[in-house]
Formats: sequence, structure tokens, C-alpha cells
Amino acid sequence: MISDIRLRYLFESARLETMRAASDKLDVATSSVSRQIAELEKDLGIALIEKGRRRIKLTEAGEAAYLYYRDKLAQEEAFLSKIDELKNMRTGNIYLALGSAFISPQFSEMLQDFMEKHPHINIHIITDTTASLMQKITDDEAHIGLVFAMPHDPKIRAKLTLKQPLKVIVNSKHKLSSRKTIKLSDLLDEKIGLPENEFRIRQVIRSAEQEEGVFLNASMTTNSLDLLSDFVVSGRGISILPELVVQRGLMNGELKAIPTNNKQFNSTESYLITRIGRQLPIAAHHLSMRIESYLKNTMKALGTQPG
Amino acid sequence: MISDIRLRYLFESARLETMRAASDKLDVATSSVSRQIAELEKDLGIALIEKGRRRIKLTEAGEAAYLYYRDKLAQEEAFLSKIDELKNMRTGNIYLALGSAFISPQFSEMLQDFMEKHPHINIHIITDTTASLMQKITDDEAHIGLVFAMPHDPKIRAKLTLKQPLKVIVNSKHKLSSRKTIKLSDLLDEKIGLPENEFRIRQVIRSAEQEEGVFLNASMTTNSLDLLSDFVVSGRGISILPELVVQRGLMNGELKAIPTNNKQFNSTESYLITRIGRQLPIAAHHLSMRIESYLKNTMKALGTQPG
DNA sequence: AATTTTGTTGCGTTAGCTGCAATTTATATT
DNA sequence: AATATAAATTGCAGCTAACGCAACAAAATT
Repeated sequence: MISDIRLRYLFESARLETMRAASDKLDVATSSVSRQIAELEKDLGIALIEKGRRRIKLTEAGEAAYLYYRDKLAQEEAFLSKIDELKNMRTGNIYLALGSAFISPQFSEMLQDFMEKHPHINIHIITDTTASLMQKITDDEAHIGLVFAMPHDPKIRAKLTLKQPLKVIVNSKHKLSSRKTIKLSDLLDEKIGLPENEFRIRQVIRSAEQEEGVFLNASMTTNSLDLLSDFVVSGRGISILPELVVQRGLMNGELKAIPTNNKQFNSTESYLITRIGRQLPIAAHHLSMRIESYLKNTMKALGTQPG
Repeated sequence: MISDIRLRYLFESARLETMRAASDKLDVATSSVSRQIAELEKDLGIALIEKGRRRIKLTEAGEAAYLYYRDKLAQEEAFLSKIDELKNMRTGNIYLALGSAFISPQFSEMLQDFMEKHPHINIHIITDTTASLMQKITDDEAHIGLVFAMPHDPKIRAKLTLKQPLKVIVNSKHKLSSRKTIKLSDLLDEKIGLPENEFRIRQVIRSAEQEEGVFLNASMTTNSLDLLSDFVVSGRGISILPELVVQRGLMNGELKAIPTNNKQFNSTESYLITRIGRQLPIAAHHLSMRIESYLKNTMKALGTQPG
């Protein structure tokens, strides 16, 4: 490893033409400059300056060392500016693991707003099943996760927990829309749309069915929650979902969310998660806080208490 | 200035995934590695690794530092290989200040041979007047100089001095060709070719003319010594030159060089010069020695004693 | 030849890096 | 959940490399 300081002393001496001027600029004794340059010549095994002269004159090897140091400086400057950008959150990457229940125009809008405020931050969004998303969090493949009804995991910490009961979603014009509460067995004759099996929502529903001994007949099964929402809005049937998924329909009055008396349905929660012990990059931390306040506000607007 | 060693410790720790492995490879205590990385983080003001974990995981800033160091290594390697090339004379530049009297096929051949033996050495040849060439030597614009009849200069050292008297050059068939010696006045009726005024040769001739009160009439004046040589070979006239210039014609018997009784003509010398106190690059030193032996051999072949 | 400027060398001092040992922290195992 | 294990951090004392000062030598300027 070639000594940085020795190169620097050579560089300044060559630039200012005398060791004295260099030592003055560098705030060290001239003797130190002289010695370090001599040492550098020993290190490299070749003369760098032509000795016994008043002004410093570099040999060809000296020129090479001079250029090498100049390039090193430029490289270091670039690196430091990169670090500075990272420190000031002007650049960086955020990996967000997102449960499909959270994808909505409102969420998207919030993200867009964040991205506009931090134009050089690159946000990567991965959607998958709850299990896969949790895996990505524990493997540090994502900084933050937003999942529905997550099973317990000692490696994962929930920064925010929101009560997110499954409710029966019906069209406002539907005959059940005025009901204050519904039993699972009330739905046996209804046309029902449900998510695919790999969805955590569907797994909770299945578990509830078995508990109550009531088995629902799905008229439609899809991996698109948007499609389910449309299905109910169109009046062709009903669904069982957390309110967040049909946020818009509830807000504008097209849909109603009716609670059930099922214990499992009522105990489901949403989680904003990170790996336990993980320090988030500043940018990711900021986004995480932004998501927190977004979720709290949304829950308030929907008339649900944060859990 | 960012500490090299700290970057290196970070680099190895990241590469080997634990500080322990890194400290093992680096042959230092783990504590040192830990401390240096912590210091680097302080220096940069940003976290580089995610702490409190079993295996090293770099933050984004850590990744940047990692890449920075990797590039630094490559840069250093390139520099060291350049130094190595210079040390072993596999590359480099030689600036040779050459008086026109020395330009000859033989000299050219010697240079070619040197260049073939050192294919990556770049030889720059500058020809000019003696005064200009001397200036280039004192200004370090040329490493070695080869000049004719140089005036004294305290900054210039002659590594080799060769007696190089000006002689009357005649065709072998010329009526003067059998003369053992010639006086200046013998030449008054001859057709004479001489170099231009800025040539040192011409200046010496002028000085001799004034000393003896004999003024020669030049039939041809040129800045090409080759042309002067041809002029004599063709039998159209004679010239006054050092033997070296007409080396070939003398060797193959076409020309004769006849000494004069003029003191100035007989006291001129050629010099292989460098700036006093200057250390030559190895390559230049080698070439200088090569030129020395070339000149000595040539002089011997021409039957002149080295001065 | 005298003076000024610059680079080199000797020597005691200082700051940064080091090793060792004890402690704390995170992961794997039971 | 408790224990064991592997890693990383922290305190402290020792060592090496760079340092400043001062005396000296060499080169350029006057």
C-alpha cells in the first residue's frame, strides 16, 4: 500500500515547486516533507525528483506519481460527494414489501408525493404473499413491509399495528346493506367473490368457515382485489375484505362494510414491519414514518380506531 | 483525506462477511478492525455497516465505500505497474538534442538498433543551432545533447569531448586530393560549398578567415550538410567540414579530408553534453553510453584519436 | 565573495495503530 | 424460554511512524 501522505507531500512540492512552500501549505515542517518524499522514493525504488536543485523538478516516475495522486483526489472527491448525497437523503434506494391489500389510488398518491419531494430516491415496490414478504424482510431484501394478518415471527418487529377486521362488503343498494351486523350463515345464499387461496384474507376466511362449520360458495375467485371491488360495486355480488381495500367505494357511498360476529374476522390486523434490530437508511426511515401517518389518517377517515 | 487502512479493513470485512475473518486475513486483532471501521464511520459521518449483527451487512454508504476502495486498488495497481515499467526501462521518453553535423545514416542506424532493443522507449530528436540546443539542455527540455564546437557554459557538463577539426573535404579525383596539408589561401580559386551562417561550422570558418585575412568565396550555401556532401562527391567543388559529416564518402574512398594549418580549424571539438547536476533517467543514461561508444568507434574508424 | 533560499540529517516527542483481555450483543441450539 | 456459541465492542498499555526543532549543507542570487 502506497502511503497517501507521502504522495500528497510530493504532489504539493511539485505543484508549488519547492518543499518549503509545500510544507507551509501543508502545515508541517519542511524536514517532514523532505523525509516523506525520500521514503516514497525508497518505497517505489525509483527517483521521483531530481535532487540537488533549488526548485523541484519531477522525473518521469515523479510525473507518474503526480498524475496518480491527482486522479486519486478526483476519485475521492466523487466518493465524498456520493456520501454527502446519501447523508442528505438526496439519493438512495428504498425497498418496500407491500401486501396487495394496501395497493390503492390513495396509497399510490402518497408514494408519488414522497417521490416528488425526494426526486433521486429510488423506491422499489415488491408485492407478494404475506409469507414471501415476511421472508424478504428477514433476509433484508426489503427495508419496510406492509402486510395483513401476519403470523408471529421473532425476527420481525411491528412498528405499527392497525385493527383491520374482515367485513362483509356489499353494494349500498344490496338488501343486506342496512344490517348492523352479519353472521357467516347469513351469506350462504349470496353470490360471493373471494381472493385466491394464497391470499392471507382467504386463509382467514377458510379458518373461520371451519370454526363455524359454515362453508361459503365463491362465485368468483381472483388474485385481483381491484376486480373484487368492481364485482361488488357492479351489484353482481358481495365480498369479504378489510375496509382498506375498498376504501374509495366506502368513501363515496357506493359500498357498505358490515361487521360480522366472527371472532377471527374481528381480530385481524395490519402491520407495518421491519426486521428486528435493523437500522433503516434515513430515506427508508422517512418513508416508514410517512406510511404510518398515512395509515392512521386513513383509518380515522374510515371511522376505525387505530389498534 | 480518508484513511486507506480503514477502508481496507471495511473492504475485507465486507468481502469475508465477518471482522474476525478479515482480522485473520489482515493479520491484526479483530478489535483493531472494529475500531478502524467505527472511526471511518465517524470520519464520514454516516453508518457503513448495520451494527449488532453476526455477519457484516453493508449499508448503501458502505457499498459506496466498498466500490470506492475496489477502484482505488485497481488504480494503484496500474500506477505500480507503470513504475515497474519505468524501473525496468520498458517505457519512458528520451529527448535528444542533436547538432546537424551528427545526422548520418550510421547514427540513424545506431538509434534504430537502440529503439528495437527498447521498443517502448520513445526517443524525441530535436535538431537546431548549437546555441538553441544548449538552451534546451539547460532548460531540461532535452536529456542529452550532441553539439559541435560549443562555447563554454558553466551549467553544461561535457561527458565526452572529441577532437573534431575542420578539414578541407575534396573529391578523390580533385587536384588537391594528394596534399598532406592545406592553407586557407590555397582555396581562393576553388569552388566552395559552405553551410548557412547560423551553423557553428560556418561561424568558425568566418572567424578563421578574419584571423588570416583570407576571405573565401562560397559557390553554394545550404542548411543541408547532406547536400554539401553530395556537392563534393559530384566533383563540382570542395567544402570545409568535420570528418564525421562526410563519414561515408571518406570510408568508401570517394572523398578525402585534408587537414589545414589553421589553429582554429584544428582546435574544434564535438561534445556529448548534459546539464550539470542532472540525473538522467535510466533509459537516457543507457542511450548516452551507447552514443559515447558509437562516437569513439567512428572516430577510430576514421583514424582520429579521441580527444 | 557574500547572502539568501532551499533541502537534508539528528534527536527527542507525539499521535495513531496495535494486541490482549474483559464485556456485550446477536444467533443457534436445546 | 434458557443456554451455548460466535462476533463485535471497549479499556488499557505498548509500539511505530510521523512530527517539530535545530543545525547543517548545497545551490542560486546579489
